[in-house]
Amino acid sequence: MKLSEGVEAAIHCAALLAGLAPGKTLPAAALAEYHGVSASYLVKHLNRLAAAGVLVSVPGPHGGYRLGRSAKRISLLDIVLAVEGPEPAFRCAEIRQRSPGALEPDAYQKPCGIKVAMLKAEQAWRQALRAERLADVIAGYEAEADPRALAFGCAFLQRHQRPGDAAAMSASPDPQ
Amino acid sequence: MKLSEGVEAAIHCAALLAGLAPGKTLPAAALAEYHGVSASYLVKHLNRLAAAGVLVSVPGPHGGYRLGRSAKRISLLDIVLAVEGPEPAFRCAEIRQRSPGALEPDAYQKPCGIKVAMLKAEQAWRQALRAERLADVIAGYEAEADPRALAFGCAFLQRHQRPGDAAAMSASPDPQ
DNA sequence: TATATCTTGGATATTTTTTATCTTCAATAG
DNA sequence: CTATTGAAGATAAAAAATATCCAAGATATA
Repeated sequence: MKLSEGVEAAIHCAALLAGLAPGKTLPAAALAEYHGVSASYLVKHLNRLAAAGVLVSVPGPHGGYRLGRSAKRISLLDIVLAVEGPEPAFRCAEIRQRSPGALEPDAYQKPCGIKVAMLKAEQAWRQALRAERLADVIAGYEAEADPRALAFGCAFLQRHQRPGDAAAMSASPDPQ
Repeated sequence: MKLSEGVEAAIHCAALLAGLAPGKTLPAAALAEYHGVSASYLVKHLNRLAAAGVLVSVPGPHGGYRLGRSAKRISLLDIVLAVEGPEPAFRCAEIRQRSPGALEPDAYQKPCGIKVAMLKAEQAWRQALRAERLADVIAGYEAEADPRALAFGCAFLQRHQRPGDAAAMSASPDPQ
């Protein structure tokens, strides 16, 4: 029962990227530096997030990463699933069929009750993650964090942000 | 986001042990054979369950494992926590303090909002697991499973059960 | 004392996670 | 229009965690 460390970094990255001006991007190296994590590892998570549509990656000297849609429409579940993969945490290996008294496979049409119960509980977890939107997390952060930390974040963004792709601005006309 | 493989075996073991007559025990070797898993590895999970009080281990030639309390009072959460440990799946490494612009530690008294949101979702998962009682899972199993599989399970228990410890019978006067 | 069981610790193998290195791509300068 | 540069993307290697197995010790029964 362990979430990979990358999930924490991924969420923090998304939260930071939400502060970018529309269309601008931030390179992976800057994200890694800001969070004090290995850049080569972070890139893997960023790519998965991009593949899932949570982020958009822009190649080239002006490139980097930015959010794929508004922070209001990104849930923590989107991020967790992108990084960890869609498979449920509980994987039923059908050990009920490995018994010495196992029947023919047809006798196990109905799903294993243990699997059903475990997956049902997991749905509750996913539902709760789905309800947590990135925008809300950021709002809470801005309300509670030390003003100096906030200011540093803004300055950092100003310093490292890249123009991104000009065409992208018109394609993502939903700020915040 | 992955539950260790032992969780599935642990739940199946607990479900099988619930079918024992009060006071009787089943050796680890029988549990491993019934589920087609490695005995030496299963023992580690059984011992964790015993340490948590979910199971009781009885040494000696008449020994083996049995439930530590009635199946009604054992939740899937009890089993999952016993096997996986009590730590939450999301472990906040406080990477917000690893930023190049980090402040003194005192500035981070308030908990990280991301951590709070993730732990809140995890509480929903645990709550759902807590609501799933072993007795309910077994009832569902008995209602849906193939009668032949049920019969084999009973016969297997009859064949392999051990007398257990005589003193234990009076100590656990809550059947089912 | 002999046996059947749990208990404990370590050795080994497999998988997953993390880090490092190299290749490809697109924008700009000359 | 080619070369350079700063970035993403892909591949390979190192480290860590997990799963499995094996063997010697402890405990209780007969």
